[in-house]
Amino acid sequence: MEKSAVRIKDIAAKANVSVGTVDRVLHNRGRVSEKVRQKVLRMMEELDYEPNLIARALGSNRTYQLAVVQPDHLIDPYWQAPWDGIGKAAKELKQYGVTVTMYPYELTEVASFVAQAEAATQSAPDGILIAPLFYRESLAFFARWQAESIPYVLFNTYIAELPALSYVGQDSYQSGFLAGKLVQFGQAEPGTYLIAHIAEDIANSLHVTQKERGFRDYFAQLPAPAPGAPGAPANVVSIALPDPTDPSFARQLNRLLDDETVQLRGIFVSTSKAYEIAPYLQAYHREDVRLVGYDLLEKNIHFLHENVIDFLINQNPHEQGYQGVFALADQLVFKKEVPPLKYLPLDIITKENLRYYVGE
Amino acid sequence: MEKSAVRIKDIAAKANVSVGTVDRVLHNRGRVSEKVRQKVLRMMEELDYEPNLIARALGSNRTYQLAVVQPDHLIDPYWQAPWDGIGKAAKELKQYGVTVTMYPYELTEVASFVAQAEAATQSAPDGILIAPLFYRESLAFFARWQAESIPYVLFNTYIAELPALSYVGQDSYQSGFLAGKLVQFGQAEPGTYLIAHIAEDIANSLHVTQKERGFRDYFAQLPAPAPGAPGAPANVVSIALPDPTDPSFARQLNRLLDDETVQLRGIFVSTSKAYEIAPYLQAYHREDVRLVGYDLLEKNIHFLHENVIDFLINQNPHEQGYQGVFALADQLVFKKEVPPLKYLPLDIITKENLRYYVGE
DNA sequence: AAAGCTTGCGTGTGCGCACACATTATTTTG
DNA sequence: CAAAATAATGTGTGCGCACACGCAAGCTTT
Repeated sequence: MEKSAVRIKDIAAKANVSVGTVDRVLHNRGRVSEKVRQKVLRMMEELDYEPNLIARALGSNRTYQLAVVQPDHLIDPYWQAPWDGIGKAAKELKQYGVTVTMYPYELTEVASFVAQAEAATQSAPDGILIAPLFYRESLAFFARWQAESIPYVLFNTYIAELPALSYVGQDSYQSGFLAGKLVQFGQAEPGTYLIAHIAEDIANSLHVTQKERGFRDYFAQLPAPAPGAPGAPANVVSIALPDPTDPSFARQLNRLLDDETVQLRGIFVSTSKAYEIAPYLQAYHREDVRLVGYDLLEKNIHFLHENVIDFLINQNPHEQGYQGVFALADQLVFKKEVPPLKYLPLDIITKENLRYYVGE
Repeated sequence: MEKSAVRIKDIAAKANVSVGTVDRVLHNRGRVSEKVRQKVLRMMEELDYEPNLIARALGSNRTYQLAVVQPDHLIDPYWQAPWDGIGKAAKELKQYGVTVTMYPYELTEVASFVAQAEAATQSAPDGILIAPLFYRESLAFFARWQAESIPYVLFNTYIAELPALSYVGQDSYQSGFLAGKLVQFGQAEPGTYLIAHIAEDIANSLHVTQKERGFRDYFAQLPAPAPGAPGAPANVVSIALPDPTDPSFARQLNRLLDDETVQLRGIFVSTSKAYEIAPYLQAYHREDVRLVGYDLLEKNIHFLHENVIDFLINQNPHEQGYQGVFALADQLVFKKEVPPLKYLPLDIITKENLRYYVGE
């Protein structure tokens, strides 16, 4: 393949300067005459120099503090997976002098979010990874970090207003689109398809509305039924349900399932809480209603095995955490280019392929 | 989190010996009295020493030669992806002194396989990654490598006879099982489901028969139709087709599609060549026949977009190559434990989530 | 014009480890 | 019992790089 890698020393020799000078142009530390600078750069080109990252990490005692702001994994089980992914990345990057500090906030408390984001900012980290569940409150922090030129990476929720270093997560729109396919595929008869939002502040949560748009667009683009064939086009309705402990949650669901005028074909739950809907379908013996949701939570998996949930879309939370941290490390430690958008795959999970996705 | 990492030097100090002695017990180079040895080991325990791999890679000039034996990527497009994955791994590991040499063989030529495996062996590598498509011929090589204690990793095709360091790839049985689900899901009416093997030497290719077993078992475990409900249980038939250039390929397919006594519901192609079947379905306008196959080849993707192929199962060839190389590196370079079985997920691909899987 | 700056370079040390080599203790041998 | 052999341990160098420092020459100051 290649000859033994070229070193700073080789460039120095070729350019008739010392290694110190090469180092200076390499890191733009100034104190080099333009003439020499150009010469060194030319030599680096010619020899196709690539710094030895191993040696670099060893030689520099530079350390990087990363702050992670995400919901507490002890409160909501979904957040265990990104937490683990972040931990894994932290372990691998420890040798490169990277330290990761967590700032967990309470999923539903704006104040907690603000407090932890503030704490993270105060710690003056070299980079920030954040799951910005609260749209409005996030923007102010983005602005501050931008002003202080602290690179920050978004995950789980995409906010495009201020340009972050990178976003790691799913394409919410396409994710809803896919959900449409999964809920409708193979069902020839016309009928109603439901998209259910559970305990979501829709107005302050962009990606949920994107999922709904995708879902609706899937049905909109379906070919019209053949002329003469039975059936009107599919009917899509959306419903915003409260927290499942709220009595109106059960009331609304029961009313829906009791209503014999709607031909319910499928339900798409826009969050990881499909397991809250599943018991109702089971109670009503509605095996004919397709149920699609998100994420491989234990309770979801249970209903997947019971054939109540038909498909789960895996949001790859583990990867989101892992790659989120690595995006920062790539930027800071390895000086690599970081793509501004890293869409994780929309894994389709059924009972049959589940086992290869859990516990990665 | 943790204090600054402990170094050899720290252990040496704590045990009242020199770093050289610690180094000797660390690498089992002998020349250390048992008493001191135990003491040093105890100190390492106490301080929870973990070697700094960065420094290790730098300090030792040790290099590792890896040999990869896989089908030529220029002949069959499927093999491009593992090739790329291997290349990516090679690039990342280069700094750790790992060099990867490819020994491509001709997919269908046993002699070529043997010749390249022989060449790889002759090069006396430190580790071998191999896609052992030819069952019988592989065994002899495994035995030799075992005798010479060269660690070898299998990918793509699992052979359990001799214990390799690791296998990276899919669970073929479950993969067939999943294919059954995909081909049947949502189809209430009874009928015939076909599993098609294209140009495969089934007798000498274990994983194809495993796929078929899984496929058949899926239908066997389906709940029997409700009493009084219409329909006999699904009928599964298998067919071994020759190379598509062979005139009998077209003849057999045409006969099958012309036969009006079979209610064909779906076809599962056990290899990546679903695109060879798709044109026939298209010509016969059999949109009702579900088609499921493997891998994101350009031609398959084409028919996925045309709605002729309904699902593709992604074998993750890129990951197979990447992780295969890393399994060897983990063993040799990083002295990590390597799991003997690394099942890659069975990704379900549709038109809607395709884009996030191509070009990873 | 002497004392400061600034610029443009070279030198030296250390990061944690591997490994060759030097040195000192302990046996073995003639 | 001294000499030789061997076992046990210590020392030193280099891997490629970052970074602090040193040093000379030209340039301002007052």
